[in-house]
Amino acid sequence: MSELYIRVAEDENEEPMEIPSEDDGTILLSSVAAQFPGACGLRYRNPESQCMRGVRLVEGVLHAPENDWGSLVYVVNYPKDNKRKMEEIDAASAVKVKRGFQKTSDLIVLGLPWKTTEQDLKDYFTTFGEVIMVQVKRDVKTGNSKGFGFVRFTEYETQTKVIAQRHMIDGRWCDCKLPNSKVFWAFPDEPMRSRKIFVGRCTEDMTTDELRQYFMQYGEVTDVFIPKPFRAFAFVTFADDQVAQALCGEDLIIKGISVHISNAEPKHNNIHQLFPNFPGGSASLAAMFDRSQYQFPSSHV
DNA sequence: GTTGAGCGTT
Repeated sequence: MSELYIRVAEDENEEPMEIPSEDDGTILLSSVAAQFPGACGLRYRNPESQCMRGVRLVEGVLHAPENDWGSLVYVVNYPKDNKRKMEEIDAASAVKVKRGFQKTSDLIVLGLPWKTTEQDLKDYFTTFGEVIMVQVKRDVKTGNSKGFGFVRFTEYETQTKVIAQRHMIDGRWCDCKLPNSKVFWAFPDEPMRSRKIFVGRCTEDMTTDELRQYFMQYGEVTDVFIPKPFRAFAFVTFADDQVAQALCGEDLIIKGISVHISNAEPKHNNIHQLFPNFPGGSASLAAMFDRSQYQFPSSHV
């Protein structure tokens, strides 16, 4: 089948971007979210009624109205919670943005093939934006890659985009995340509630992509983890803790199966394991945690 | 079969 693209924009008057469809003519919500992080659906203006209409969304798959996408421009939907949250954050972050708060940080790149070099990393990540630094971590004695590395971009926008998607590097899927050493500091004045949910009663045929596509309808998904070998559960992390908390206790139907959602319990909560190199030593870190309202950042939990 | 990999010699 010939490749079909539909035109999608953040606003009716904005420059649209072309998003690829699947072989069956549907569009994956994840394809939309790859360009518009946080997207939870699409809408369009019905030419007859001039009203906005929602595009049918079933488990992360968007279906063409009347089985034909036509030449309309589709507009991205974002979760209501995100919008409200964005407005709240806007006021607070306007100051930070002016101060250059949205500075980039090193991102850890996990799952690299052993053969991948720093030049390979640079070549790959430059396709997203200007790269300031790449590293492949190696065993000091043997020089063998440890299978992970770091990258840093000039633009914060590039960083956001890179974190939001998976990366095929030299034939392996890799993830880019804020490194553990940075997560704690990334949200200095937000109390840390859990952004991560436990998904019980999963079946073996549920893939990380399918879970991501399914949960995207509730809010921006930043991580999906399925333990291997199969253990009938998974973890899904949202960008927004309110989205995660709202789902806890629910039974949801995924691929016809009822799964149960609950809070993710802490993996380890040994702060010395998490921050072994805390400036001033781990005793001062422990004291700080005792006094603090913070819980562990969800990517540690 | 309901609680998870891996995190940086500076």
